[in-house]
Amino acid sequence: MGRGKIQIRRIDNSTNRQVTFSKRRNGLLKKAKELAILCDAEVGVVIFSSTAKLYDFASTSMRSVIDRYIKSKEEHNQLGSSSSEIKVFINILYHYLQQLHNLQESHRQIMGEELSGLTVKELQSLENQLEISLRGVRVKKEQLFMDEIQELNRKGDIIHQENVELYRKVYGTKDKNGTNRNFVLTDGLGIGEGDDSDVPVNLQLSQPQQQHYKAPSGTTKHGLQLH
Amino acid sequence: MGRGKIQIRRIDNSTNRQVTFSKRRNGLLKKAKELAILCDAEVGVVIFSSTAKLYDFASTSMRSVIDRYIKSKEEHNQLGSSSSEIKVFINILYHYLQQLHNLQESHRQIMGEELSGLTVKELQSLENQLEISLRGVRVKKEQLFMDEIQELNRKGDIIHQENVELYRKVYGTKDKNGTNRNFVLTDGLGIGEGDDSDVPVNLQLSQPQQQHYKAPSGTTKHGLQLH
DNA sequence: ACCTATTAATAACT
DNA sequence: TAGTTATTAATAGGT
Repeated sequence: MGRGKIQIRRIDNSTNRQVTFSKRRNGLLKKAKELAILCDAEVGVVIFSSTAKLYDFASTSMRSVIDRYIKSKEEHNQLGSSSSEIKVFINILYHYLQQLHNLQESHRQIMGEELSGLTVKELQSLENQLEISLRGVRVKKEQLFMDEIQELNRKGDIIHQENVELYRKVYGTKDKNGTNRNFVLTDGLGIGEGDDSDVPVNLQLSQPQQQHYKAPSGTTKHGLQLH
Repeated sequence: MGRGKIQIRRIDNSTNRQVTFSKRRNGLLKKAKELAILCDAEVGVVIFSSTAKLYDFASTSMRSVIDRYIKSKEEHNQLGSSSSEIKVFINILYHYLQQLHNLQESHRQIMGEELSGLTVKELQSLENQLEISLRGVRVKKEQLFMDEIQELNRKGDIIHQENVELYRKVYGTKDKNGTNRNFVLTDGLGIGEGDDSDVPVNLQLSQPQQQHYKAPSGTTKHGLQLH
């Protein structure tokens, strides 16, 4: 993927090797980061240049990756049997506590509870995010409304048809167009049948589950605190 | 570099995410190998899938890479060793994991990423919450703007006063009201001095920190899964 | 560092 | 899970 194809073997020219190292190193780190984000994976990369310089990336922390790697290799995942693995657990716990802490912080910010430490730029960014979210929610909600309306409409049509049949059975086959009867016969539900104007719709929608959007339950402390 | 461009953020569709993971994982490992060969570097890559499966590559051996990494970082962590209370830690960890899980779920919902499972009522509730949040953010932002403007205004007044003094020193004490001078003398900043009309204000505000609102970093699994 | 012709990677589809 | 292909992304060689 360059001006020419190259063989995968040590680049002899030192300058060339250095330049390629720099480029490909960045490429590798970038791709590692992308993989972690795209696929929700935990990724760690360690690179030592030929001059022993260290470059690394870890989607979480290198500590976490290495601990997990070692653990994964040790194969004996018998919880309760291992002896002095407490440190590892403390590290993992600490790691999650930090994530929890971060999440709670941003959650508070989003909920508009903790805005005092933010700059104008950050507030602007938050506002934009909220607007995007709001739009998304509204679109989704309208879609659900439309689905529900269509469904009701469909059912209305069916009932309407049934009524027509019943009417026919009661009053005979004549007077199909019902010009002078006082029989109550709804005409579908009047929605989605040519008249698509924005008439306010007031429907009692079915709610399979009545559970509202639920804010996460508050965090209880277990005697461990961050910072 | 596919049939379409994608944003680098968690792939929602699970199947898609799995496929992409497989492809990109291979790509990453291949590139790691090439870098090591081409540039004579020591490279180690560790990848844990979201299902906690391990994939890795090391140009030499992972042991070597990790040892060298640790040596290079000169890690010194003392976490006073405790007894074999691992189960207690696991319980605590599990507890926090649940909270983290809940928070992440609601966070995704708020960010408009995971709306598919919600009812109309839930969406309505979310929309209301977002509107409240948005209002809060806007109020806070405007307040910051006003503070900044007042501050600039105050500084402007001071400078204005200084200019008056300087003018006096240059041209003498007469003509205090400056009726017929062509000396450029700004009149404060023209804000908050009686004329409070909604004139568009275009100010370069100071930004102590340029960090935008940052979503919490993605969570990786530690081999422990919630339901 | 920057540029761009080419190759390599890969997203969507089968 | 494994191909195919249209596109995008990475990068080799050059300035």
